Amino acid sequence: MRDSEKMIVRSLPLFADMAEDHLDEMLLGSFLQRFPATVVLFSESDHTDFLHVLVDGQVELYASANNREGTMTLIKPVATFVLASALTDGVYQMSARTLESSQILMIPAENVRTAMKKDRGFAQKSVLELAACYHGVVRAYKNIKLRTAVERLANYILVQNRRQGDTGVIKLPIEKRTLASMLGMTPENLSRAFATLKPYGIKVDGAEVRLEKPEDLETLAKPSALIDTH
Amino acid sequence: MRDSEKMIVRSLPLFADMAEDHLDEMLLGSFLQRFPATVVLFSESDHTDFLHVLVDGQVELYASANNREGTMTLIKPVATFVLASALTDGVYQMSARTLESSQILMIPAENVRTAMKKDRGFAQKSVLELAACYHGVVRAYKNIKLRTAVERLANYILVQNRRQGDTGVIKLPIEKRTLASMLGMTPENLSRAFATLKPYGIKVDGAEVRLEKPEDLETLAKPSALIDTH
DNA sequence: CTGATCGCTTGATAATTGTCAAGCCGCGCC
DNA sequence: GGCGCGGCTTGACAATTATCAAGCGATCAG
Repeated sequence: MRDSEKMIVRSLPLFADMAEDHLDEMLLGSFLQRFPATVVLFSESDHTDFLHVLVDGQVELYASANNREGTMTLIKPVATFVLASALTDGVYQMSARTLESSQILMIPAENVRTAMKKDRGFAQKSVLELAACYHGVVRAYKNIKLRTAVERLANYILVQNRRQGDTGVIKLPIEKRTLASMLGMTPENLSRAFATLKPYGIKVDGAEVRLEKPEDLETLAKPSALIDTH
Repeated sequence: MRDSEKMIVRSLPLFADMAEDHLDEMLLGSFLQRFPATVVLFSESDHTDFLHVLVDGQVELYASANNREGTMTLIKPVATFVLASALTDGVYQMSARTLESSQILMIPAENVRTAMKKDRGFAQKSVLELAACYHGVVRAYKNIKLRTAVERLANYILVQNRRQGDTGVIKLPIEKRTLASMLGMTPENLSRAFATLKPYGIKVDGAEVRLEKPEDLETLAKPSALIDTH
């Protein structure tokens, strides 16, 4: 555990208030590792051995049942993932794989639980982090339960447009098949959903999506602050 | 705030470790109220003024978007709800209504946040409670994303059968239309889903569901511990 | 350059799910 | 009892979504 790695951890709100010695103690036995793309980090039924911190790259959390598979969420640096599982000392509940070459700091879950008991500041921040994660899944759940596939795509485009500076031109940050899985549809259906949005001013060229009539798209998307805002 | 009400709160794991004076302080300004059936307690876009404790009755948490509405989860006594929202001091994110006449203890959200800062034991338990809620929504999200409507119903029946003592006869604890909404389908579709399960030994008579070939139903349902176990 | 692979798209078709309309049935009320 | 209401069911149909198959085009190794 180098000092630079400790700095990365410290920069996260979750660990910002943690006492120095508690932080040092927690990081004992932690290690930073680089994984190539498309590597499975853990399976949903595995026991949670580590809290993960994505330092660089991109990670997909997904789930499987029957013979189906679906993306639960995407992790972008710098962020922790599977905190809830690490704290409850159970299984991961979601599987994870790298989407690109990624650097991940792995902190023994037991250390995290110890730190939670010892450190008030960390416990406080954990509460806020978990509440935020909870509301994140609640939003995803609403999204899939109350919207059609085309509406989900339309809202995704609107959110991306805002995030990328309201320029009317966005670059899809992930492959289309991953996007399809995240939006709860097949890749074939995503293609058709894009085609459906053509009359609403959507033009697609590879990973570039052009938004020529944002207002029209909004009438279709009916965006909701309680689903689309973070 | 009577002593009996304090006992109810104390009996919940979430508040079990809380210091006596912190508990008393938190309960200042709390009140127990009885609501008739079908009353909206709050709307998802309302600011979170209270942490709720369902003492008696039954409450539905639901969400709306477009012109659609869907059940998020059902609360049964004795349990708290909207803890995450109370702690983050934002909006409720979900709407709530009583399904039957219900008794609810309402604790000012600000008191809860104060208690969280002051009381280590409460902070610890909050972390565990939030992690459990998080995994609950994750399971619901997997359920709807990876299963068809008929599969969701089949798994619901299997879970209820286990909960009600593996007798092969279950009594639906909620109206069918509420069940339909919880399982993410229309009432019409639920009727048809029950009909589809007939060849798998399911017989429905009002709120009573008979399960004559549990093994056959399992082959269809393909239950998963990571979705169906609590 | 050539061939192979992979992601994406498109078409045809099927399965799933929702909508609208009508009717049934149990229950409470007068 | 008779009536009306609400929840549930059923049928016919439409919309949505998935599946299977084929082909396109970019990329990359030989």
